[in-house]
Parts: sequence; structure tokens; C-alpha cells
Amino acid sequence: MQAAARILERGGGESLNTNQIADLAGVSIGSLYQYYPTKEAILAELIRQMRHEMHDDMVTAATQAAGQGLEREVDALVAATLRHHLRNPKLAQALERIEDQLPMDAEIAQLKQNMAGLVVGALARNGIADPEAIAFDLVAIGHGMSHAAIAAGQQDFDNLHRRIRRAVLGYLQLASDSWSDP
Amino acid sequence: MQAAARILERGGGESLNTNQIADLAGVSIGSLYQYYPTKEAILAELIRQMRHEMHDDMVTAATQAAGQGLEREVDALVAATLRHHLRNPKLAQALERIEDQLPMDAEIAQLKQNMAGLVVGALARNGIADPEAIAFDLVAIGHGMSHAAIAAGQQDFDNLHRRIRRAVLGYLQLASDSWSDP
Amino acid sequence: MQAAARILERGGGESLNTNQIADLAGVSIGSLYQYYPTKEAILAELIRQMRHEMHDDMVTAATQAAGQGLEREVDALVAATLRHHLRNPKLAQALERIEDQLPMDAEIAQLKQNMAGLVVGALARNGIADPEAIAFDLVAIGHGMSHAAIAAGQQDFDNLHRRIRRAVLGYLQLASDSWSDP
Amino acid sequence: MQAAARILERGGGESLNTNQIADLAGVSIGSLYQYYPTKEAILAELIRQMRHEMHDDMVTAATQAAGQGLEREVDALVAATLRHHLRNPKLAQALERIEDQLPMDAEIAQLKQNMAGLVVGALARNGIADPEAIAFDLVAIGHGMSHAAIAAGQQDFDNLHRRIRRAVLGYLQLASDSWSDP
DNA sequence: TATGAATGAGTATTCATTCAT
DNA sequence: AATGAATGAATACTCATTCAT
Repeated sequence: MQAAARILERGGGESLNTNQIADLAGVSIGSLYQYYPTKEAILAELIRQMRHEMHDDMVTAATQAAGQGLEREVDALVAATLRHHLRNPKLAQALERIEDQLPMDAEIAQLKQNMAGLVVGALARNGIADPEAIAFDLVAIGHGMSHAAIAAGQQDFDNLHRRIRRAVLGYLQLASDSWSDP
Repeated sequence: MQAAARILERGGGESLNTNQIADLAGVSIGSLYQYYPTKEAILAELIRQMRHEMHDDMVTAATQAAGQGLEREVDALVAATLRHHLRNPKLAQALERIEDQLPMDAEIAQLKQNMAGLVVGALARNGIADPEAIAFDLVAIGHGMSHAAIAAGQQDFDNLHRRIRRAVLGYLQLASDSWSDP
Repeated sequence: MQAAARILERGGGESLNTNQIADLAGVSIGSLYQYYPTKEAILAELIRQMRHEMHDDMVTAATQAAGQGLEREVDALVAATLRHHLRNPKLAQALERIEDQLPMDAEIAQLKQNMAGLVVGALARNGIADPEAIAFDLVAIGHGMSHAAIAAGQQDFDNLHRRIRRAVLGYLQLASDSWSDP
Repeated sequence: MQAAARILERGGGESLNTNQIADLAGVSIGSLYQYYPTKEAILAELIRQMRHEMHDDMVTAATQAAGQGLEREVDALVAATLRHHLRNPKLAQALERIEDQLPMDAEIAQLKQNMAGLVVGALARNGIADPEAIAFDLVAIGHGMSHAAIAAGQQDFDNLHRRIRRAVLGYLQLASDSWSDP
């Protein structure tokens, strides 16, 4: 059913209407509303799924990189979010736009908390002072760069990854060439 | 007329309708449509103005900082964009959201080109390699950090300025404490 | 099954929908529609039951009071209808509203005929001229007063009973104090 | 515009939908909504008008009959309401049904207060004890009888008037033949 | 016989745009 | 040139009813 996320990929937020979703899903509006009480609920569910995927990917990345030092830990998290954004750039972009026009869902807020927590943890474990504030900025940097790259149509994952790594490590005052790619 | 940007500040995007604009502007919708053929045209004009202001501020900043070295030149541009965003955070945010849901206007594209050119120039003049790519990322970083800070309700200009400077100089592999504030 | 009259008590008319009825009755809508062809049929059945109860109560009352004189006979009928209305005021009110928005059902019409006949009989047996017309008005008076009282939230059966008796006997040009309460 | 009350006469409450109103009024729905913000507002306005007419008629009647004695005063009020109901029986009926399914409008409540006050006043001026309670019942009696008569298709104003007068005066323990028609 | 998922016509309401005055 | 009443397509959502399992 959420395969009607296709509409978001193509048309972006404002072209999304319930009849269209139902049509494209091959269902009647009546049926659509048997599963979701509101248009908002449909969107919220879409976002929830997206955030869950992202969250799980980040947890996996953090777990695997645990104890390998600040650079590798942070980089694993960057790679995870980046992979997520590039899997379906248009959809990810559209959902994010919708997300901050919607009343904040508790479950989503929790996921975001946890994701931020992973970054904060990596920083704290490696002796970085004021890890919350730093994490906030690192996330913002990664986000901003991904957004710009996607909007500009850049698709080269490795290239973008390298640039974000450079920005992140630069913000942390670490030379990015002090270690080599996995 | 476009002083009806006030609506965007308060309601953000979805609450914006042409009758409201006309009312608040003290004009009839009839007249509004005599000057602008569509709603999109009104929004495009609003964005155009915003971009013009920003452009002019950046040109001024670039001119004043010219020849003072990479750090100072880049920092002046960062400060200019930041000042712009913080002057009216809600409006800036709303306009940006609208901007990338709208078909790209040629004039606006040109302004953005020019602004990017200012950064490219500063980098090139100071011997930075691949200045276009670097400029692209620096703009994205500043943008992402401003956006996140504003969305989180942070209002402290100096603090945010310091953090963006750190990110930008970090990306350029320059220690941000190698020089002091003006 | 029609115990789903509960919905009418709570929500009154407009909140009544077939799925809700089926749910509350612990049956599937499919089954509901195996017994009743339309929503109207369900409502008609509900009304039929209510009218049957009322009818039977009135017959009992009329039988018991038979031969005790006009006042007592008429009063017994008044008491019966009043008891009926006050047993479940909201439901009675709701059903009556529905009843006169529905095409007149033959069976219900018959019951009403019979009930009116009881009043007519009491009047006729006691030598009242034009008993049909008088009965019509007496029923209308009782009905109107009950309706108003219930709508105003009055719950005191005895008080209301006394007032209706006064109205009815007054209409019959009989002093209501010519006899005392049972 | 409110000439779309025609729909209520023919079809009763549930057949009333905004598109139909607009059609029958020869206007587009858009225009309809320029004058009334909600369907409820349209209905409320219709009711308000009806109540205003009724109110004014009753005030006139009360004024003209003032000081002519209880029977004549009360009778004048009865005649006024009756005239009102018989002017357009179906509409009056429909509006009343709608009225008590709608959140009580302050203005309408005031009018009803005033109308009740006219009856209370007539009773009080003529030395009737507990005039509020008596007025309540008299109104209920008149209402109930009109409703029943209209539902039964009776159109004879004078006949109905005589019967209601008999009921009302009977309730007041006054013989209705103690005075003759004007 | 019972189920309940599916249907889709119908409803109130909004809003960009037009055009007679 | 200015006005603002009028337009009507579009939108989210409801609910009586059907029918394959």
C-alpha cells in the first residue's frame, strides 16, 4: 500500500491526494480509509517507515564500528545516513519536507532521539567535549550537504561520502587523511 | 505589495492564499491579478526579492573583505548569509521551502550563480584548488547548519556564526583559532 | 440484535450508521444485511418494536381501568404512554424523530390506529361526543407535553403526570380535582 | 437566497445538501460559501428568520390584546403561533426538527425567551400563580396540537384554533364558552 | 450461513482565477 | 485601472451496500 510512495518520488508533496494514492495502489478510496484514518496518517506512516529503516541502518553501522576510534565510528554513521538518502533521493527529500510540516509524532521523535544518541555516544566515548552540541552540528552538516548534492542531481556516493567525511572531521579538527578508506 | 510576505512568517506555506495576500496588501484580488498572472508568479517575485537582497549583501561583504585573506573573506560571506537568515528566520525558511517546489526561475538561478561565484572567487584568489566544488560544499554546510539551528529555535547569532566558521574552516583544513574576531 | 438501539440513546439519529450497529450487536455487517435489506428496514423494525411495547402497555392499562369512569380510564392511558416515554427518554425521542422522517409503515400505522382506538373507546363508552376528534387532540396534548418536558430535562414522573392529567381533563371540561390519586 | 428553504418544504432535513441549495438558488457553491461560512450557518440563518417573524407576530398580538383579560390575551398568542405554523407547515416542521439537532444559537435562545416571556406576562398580569410553569405547559400543548394536526394534513385554521383554545383554557380551568370569538 | 474487505457515489468546503461593472 | 462577486474544479472523508470466500 505504501507503494504509493511512488507519487511522492514523481510529484512531490503538493501533488499527493488521497484519490490518487488509492488509484495508484489499485484500491478504492473507501479501502484506503479502512486502513488509514487520515491523509496525515498515511504520510506519518510513510515517514515512520523511512525513519525506522534509517534508524536500524544507523544502529547496525554504530555496532559494527564500535571501538574502532572516533573517525571510523563517525564515518560509519555518516555512510549509513548517506546510503539511506541516496537509495531514493526524491522520496527521502519529499518525506523530509512533509515531516516538518506535520505535527511531531511521538514515535518518530523517539527514533530521532535514538539516532542523535548514536552520534553523541560515539563522540562521548572518544572524549569529545560537549558531545550533544557537536552532534547537532555534525548532523546538520551531513544533512545540508546531502540535500544540496541531491538537489543538484549528484549521484556519486563515494564522492559525496568523501566530502561529508572531510567536513565532519574538519569540524572535529581532525585531518581527514590521517587514515585510509575501508 | 509583497509586504504580504507577512503571511508566510506567521502561517508558513500552506496557509498562504491569494485572497489573503490581497486583503493584507490592501488591494483587491482583481488588482493583484493585474500585476501578477498567477499565484506562482507572486511567490516567484517574493523569492526573487529575497535573493536580490541576499545577493547584494553578499556582494557588499565580499567587496569589503576583498584581499584580507581566505579566512576573513570566507567569513564575511558566511556572516552575510547568516545575517540574512536570522533577520527573519520563519520567512526565510518558508521561502526556501517554496523555492525548491517551484520550477527554477532563470533570474533566480542567475543570482544564485553570482553568489556562488563570490565564494568561488574568494577561494580561487587564495589558491584553493577546485574552487567550484569546494564552494558548493561550503554553501551547503552553511545552509544546513543555519536551517537546523533555526528549526531548533536557536537565536544566538554569534554562537551560530562561530560554529559555522569552525565548520567552514575545518572543511578547508584551516584551524579556526589561527585568527581572531574583528 | 436491535439492542443496538443503545446507539440511538447515546448519539441520537445522525450518529447512527450500519457498521456501528453491527459492531455493537456483535454481528458482521454481512449478517446484518442478511436479516434486514436496508438501513431503513432496521430503523422501521426498531420503531415497530417500540410501538408494539407501547401498544401492549396501553391495552393492559385500558383493560385494567375499564369501567372505572372516564377520568380513570383516560388517566390510565396517559400514565401508560408517559411511563413508556420516561423509561428511555432519549431513545423514545430519537425514534419518534426518525419515525416521522420515514415512509409510513403499514404495521406501525395499524398499531397507532389501535392505540387511538383505545382512547376513542374510553371516550365513547363514557358518552363523549365526537370521540375520534377528541382522542386525536388528547393524544397530541400528551405527546406535546411529554416531548417538551423530556427535552427540558424534566424527570419527575408524578409531576408531569399530574400536569398532563390536568391538561387532558381540562380539555374534556372536567375539573381535575374531582377525584384523587390512586 | 434563503428562498432555498423550498428544499426543506419538499424534502425535509436529510435531503438538504449545499450543492442543491446553490443550484436551486441559481448560484455556484463558491458564491453560497461567500455568504455563509457553513451549512450549519445557512440553517441557523433560516431558523433565525423564522423565529424573528414568529417573535414579531407574537409581540404584535400581545400588544393588541393587552389588558383585554386572560382569555383574550392568551388566545391572541395562540392565534399568532398557529398562523405562523400554518403559513408554511412543512417548512416550519422541518426547521423545528433541525433546530433541536443544532447547537443552541444565542440569538435564537433570546427570541425564545422573549416569546415565553409574553405568555408568562399575560398569565402574571392576570393573577395566575406560578406563571413560568404554566406557560411552559401551554406552549407545549399548543405546539403538540399544531404538530399533530399538520402531520395529519389538517389545514383548517379556525377549527384547529378552536381546539387549541379549548385545551389551553381547559388547562387554565376556564370554560372556553365564557366568551365569544372576535 | 456468516464474514468483513471492498466499493464508490455523495458531502461539505476551499481557493486560484475570471470578468462584468 | 480597480473592484470584488462569482465560479467550479478539486479535495478529504463517510457510509450504505455488495459479494467473494
